[in-house]
Amino acid sequence: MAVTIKDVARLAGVSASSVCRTLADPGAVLPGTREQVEKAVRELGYYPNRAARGLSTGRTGNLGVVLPDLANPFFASVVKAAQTQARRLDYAVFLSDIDEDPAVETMLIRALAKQVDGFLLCSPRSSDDELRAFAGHTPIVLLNRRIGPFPSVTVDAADGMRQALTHLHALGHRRVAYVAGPRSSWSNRERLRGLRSVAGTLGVDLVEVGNVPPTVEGGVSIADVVLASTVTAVLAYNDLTALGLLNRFHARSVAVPGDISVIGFDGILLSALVSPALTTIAVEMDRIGRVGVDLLLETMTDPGRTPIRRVLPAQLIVRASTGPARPS
Amino acid sequence: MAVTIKDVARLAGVSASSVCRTLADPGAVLPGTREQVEKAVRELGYYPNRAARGLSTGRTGNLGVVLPDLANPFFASVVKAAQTQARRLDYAVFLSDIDEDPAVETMLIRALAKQVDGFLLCSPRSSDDELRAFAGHTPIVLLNRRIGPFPSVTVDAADGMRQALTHLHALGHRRVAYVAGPRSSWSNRERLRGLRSVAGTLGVDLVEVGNVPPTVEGGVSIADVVLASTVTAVLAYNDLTALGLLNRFHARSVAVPGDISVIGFDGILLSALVSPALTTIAVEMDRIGRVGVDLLLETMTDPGRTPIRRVLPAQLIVRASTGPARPS
DNA sequence: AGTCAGTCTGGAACCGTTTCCAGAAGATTG
DNA sequence: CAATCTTCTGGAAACGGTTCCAGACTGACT
Repeated sequence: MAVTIKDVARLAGVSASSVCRTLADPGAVLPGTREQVEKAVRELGYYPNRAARGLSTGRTGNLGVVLPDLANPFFASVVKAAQTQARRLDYAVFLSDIDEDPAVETMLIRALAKQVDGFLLCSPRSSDDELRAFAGHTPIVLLNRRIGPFPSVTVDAADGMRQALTHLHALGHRRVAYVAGPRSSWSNRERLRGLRSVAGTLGVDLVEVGNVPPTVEGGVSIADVVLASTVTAVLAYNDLTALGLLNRFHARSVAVPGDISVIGFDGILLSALVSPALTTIAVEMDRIGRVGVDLLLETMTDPGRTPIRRVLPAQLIVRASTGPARPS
Repeated sequence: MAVTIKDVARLAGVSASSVCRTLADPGAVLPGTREQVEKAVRELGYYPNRAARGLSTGRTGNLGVVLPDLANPFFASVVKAAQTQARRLDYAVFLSDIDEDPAVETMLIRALAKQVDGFLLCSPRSSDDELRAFAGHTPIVLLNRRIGPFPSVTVDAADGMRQALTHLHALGHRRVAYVAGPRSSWSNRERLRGLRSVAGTLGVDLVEVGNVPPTVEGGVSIADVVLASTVTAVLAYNDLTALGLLNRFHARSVAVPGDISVIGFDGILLSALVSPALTTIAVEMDRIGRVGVDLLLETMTDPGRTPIRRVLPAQLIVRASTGPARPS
């Protein structure tokens, strides 16, 4: 059925070894044989079986990308960029959406481990120990999480939060809510940590509500709690949650930013399209994916090196969802 | 480094064949050996190498999913559902985003063909002939495209368009624009076809503008052309394009639906969140992905059967972006 | 006790590719 | 012209599994 290297060898009148050599390094073979082989390859439409190649070389040419939720445009953008970069470097991508379930994450990583040369783990929900266990077998790069011995790509959330809270403070806000994302999310802890620190510095009261799922529904479900907390502004774990807040506020005729200001996180396309347009802390989503792949490939070629931990900047984008604090 | 079946065999004091048998069919082996093997598997944390297994069995346990643009929430939802269903049936998913480029599509399919048991092609941009050529090697299921001999999952776009145009007609609209998507898109042709037919029946003037990329930017870029065409309503190829229109209309202070009504297609989450909330022709995105995987697996197990072509319903969701026609 | 069927097992071949090794040419040198 | 060195080639082993085949053992039946 499928055409193999032997078919090519037979048609070209050479051995399989020579076909292999021609493909790997055309210079290592006489011009005559090379032509024969190339002709046969064209005629049969031969494409090497990468799985079989992986068996002998130990390199599969595959990367695994694991993420919590593809329906979140943030992850979609990251994985799109990762995929594109991987293809450019001649790698194929295994995709696993774990639906926010750490157990699924563990299972999938184990099942896929032998089929990939490395993993890109986006916002992994597993424990540090579990991650260390995986890393024993396969190189991994963490996105949106920074722990001990792993290469990682993260965002300077503390600085983003500083920009956001400074912005709110300048507008007169003194009591601000943070809608927390998943408890198992490192980003969530990091954002909260940065926020607490700068809130202390600026003398802003910080009210923490949540945790909620990092989705629109999560935002909708917590909106009334936010309103009940008598704040004049709210920072959401991410844009989706912020959009949920906006939606519920609108339904309850709470004016944004008249009654309450709202800030998101991520800078997904959508945030610019709603109205009021969402003020948000934007990150370079494609760069996260692209740099993640680059880092992973470096880690694969040189596993011994000290892990690189890239921290990308966050940038507050002021739009229409923030305004002066309502006098209390 | 990695633990193989031989390591397990050695530790359990049996042959590799017995380990294999234990894993494939525990009943085919004496309870004693089974215990030994299972103990060894646990102790070593053995996981079979699926690529190697694929070599001997001819089944890889992988599916390939190819799509034009992961940044489009429609495709993200479809592939998420497909991935989930695939995992449930113990398949892993290769993901390829081709960035709307037919050449990339062809290349990727060929490169991946040997590593997957079948392909799910979402809105493939290749020509019919190319698709037929692929199908010779590997089972494929088409999503959002219906041609000759292939199993497919599509949406009843004509009926969706009928609902939408009837809705507009009832509101008094007699001159309506359609913003066309990519020329290579089957869905686009299909939507246009349905629209023309029902426009004829209802006596509605149909103005076709475009083609534009199926993105927000596409919508933004064509908005002024739409306005210049003196229509009272516009149907967009998809929700993203419609959102682009809304955005540009807002920027030019064109009231929606006061001056012009807007209808999208797909029913992505985002369409409900913008304001005015978008009237749209919604399709069951996860069902497309799920049914696609089911169909693909059926095709794989029984390649000879007559291809099933599932057509899923489309449902007009009336929201705030449509209203009575402005008297001309 | 001897035959037979039925279970269970290990060895070997195979999947498609790469890579090592040895050998056969051809080119180069003394 | 023989000896050496290169260059190129085919055969064989290996990668990690699966599966066929034949043999060893068990137990039942005559």
